[in-house]
Amino acid sequence: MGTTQLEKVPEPKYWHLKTVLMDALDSEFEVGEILPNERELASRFGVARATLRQALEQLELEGRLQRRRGVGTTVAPPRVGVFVGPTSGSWPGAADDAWLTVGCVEAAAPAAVAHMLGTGADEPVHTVRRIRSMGGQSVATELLYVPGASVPGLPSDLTPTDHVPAVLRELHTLGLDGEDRAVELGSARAEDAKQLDRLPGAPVLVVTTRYVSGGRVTAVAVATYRADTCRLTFGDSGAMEITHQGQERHAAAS
Amino acid sequence: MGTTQLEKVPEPKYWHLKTVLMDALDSEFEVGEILPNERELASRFGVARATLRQALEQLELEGRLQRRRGVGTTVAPPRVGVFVGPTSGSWPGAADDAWLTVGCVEAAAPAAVAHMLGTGADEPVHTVRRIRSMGGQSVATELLYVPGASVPGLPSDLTPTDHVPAVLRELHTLGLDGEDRAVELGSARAEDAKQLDRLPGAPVLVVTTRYVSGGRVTAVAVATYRADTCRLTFGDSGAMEITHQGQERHAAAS
DNA sequence: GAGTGGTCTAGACCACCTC
DNA sequence: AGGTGGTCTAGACCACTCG
Repeated sequence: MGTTQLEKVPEPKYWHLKTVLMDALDSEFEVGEILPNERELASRFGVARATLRQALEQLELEGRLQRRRGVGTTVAPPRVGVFVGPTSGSWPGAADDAWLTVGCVEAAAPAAVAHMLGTGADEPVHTVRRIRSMGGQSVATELLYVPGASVPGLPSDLTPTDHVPAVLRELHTLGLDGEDRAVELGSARAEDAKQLDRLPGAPVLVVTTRYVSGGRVTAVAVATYRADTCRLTFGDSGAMEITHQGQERHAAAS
Repeated sequence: MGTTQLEKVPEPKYWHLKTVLMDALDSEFEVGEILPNERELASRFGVARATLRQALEQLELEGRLQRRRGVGTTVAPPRVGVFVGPTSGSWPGAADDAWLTVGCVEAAAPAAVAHMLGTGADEPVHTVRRIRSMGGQSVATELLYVPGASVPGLPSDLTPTDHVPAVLRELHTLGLDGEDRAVELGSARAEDAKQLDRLPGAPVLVVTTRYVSGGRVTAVAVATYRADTCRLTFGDSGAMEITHQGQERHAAAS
């Protein structure tokens, strides 16, 4: 008797809290507006701050909120669509490239990358760090790995300034047979996090691109996109004429 | 004097804990092995259980651990690569399709989907739920939305058993101009979570596919992949001959 | 029933930003 | 200096799985 509902599974507080906040965001808040602080919200909903934070964390994960230490929690704009590929037959560093080179070192690649390139685990490769921005803020960082064997024509005496353009120029002299990509979830390493203006451990979408030339993988790019603000788009023949803009809210995030 | 390190930024405990655990996973544990329980681990490392859990959460997000209530925490196998596209010129439900239909309803699509389809917000559309499995476990669920206007030849009197095949058969009679996709991070809704054997709110990769035919978007699929166990792969011309297997550990996930 | 991970609490202190 | 979110603690109870 008396049981008003026959819910087999009692909904966790933070889950219910999340839906309540989502509705409030849709109806009562504008993009960019700042929310009351966490202590205030927690007491207003009658829960502990940790519980409230669990709800906020999920909303941030879904791109609905943006939280910044020392500042506050604001309503996030819709995720921006960033075009990832395929860009048939164009090497990184082409004229229409969306990336900006910010540095370059010659170092051993991570084991997984070395394996894809077929190089030795400790063999130094050209490593170019690049950044991709949209609308004034950085959305991704990338490490592009090019083994020396892929650019045999490269002069040996290069100033750091000349280094990157030279490597890319050598790449462009090669035919590009194709590229393939993999997308997975990761958490931002300290260095990436700093360049993306996020805390270490923030959720990111990791895009690994293999560039194939002459039947071999000649370069590998590992790009790290902010998962909270980005929606990765993959275009295809025929479909591109229809723009993908104006999509205000996505179906399956929550 | 006594400061052994000159770290400007004191590393959070859970962050350090995570790296320690990662090293331990690499060197001292086998895939599938179960770890000591959380209370045990917390006291062993001299931290509160909540702090330990913060580290475990990140490792699970990165696909290194698998936690199951009532069972324990186990070392996860490497993520499986699931091919997503492009599958040029093939509608969902083709013979080589990786999906299994599990249900079908006729209901109003979410606002974002209705917008992409160009249908009214409350207009019912055919909604097919499908599941994708790999290696015996479900890795994704999908909702395929097909507005009635896209399949005008569909008979009106259909038993539920005949419904799905009929809808897909009608689709296949149309030419497919192309498809494009978007990938973003989301959290599993209750229904999806259940079919993926995860808890609600688990991180998922949401793949939205638009099928274009005759200059119009004739169908939209929203697929929800387990982010912890999946790596989405996008193939391309020329590159496919090189297999992408045997990649034991990925570079940028932490 | 025993043991596991999941949720929740009520505090405390810290790092960061802005005024 | 004061306010924000980020980290951390030491508990408690619940939901689930399994023998």
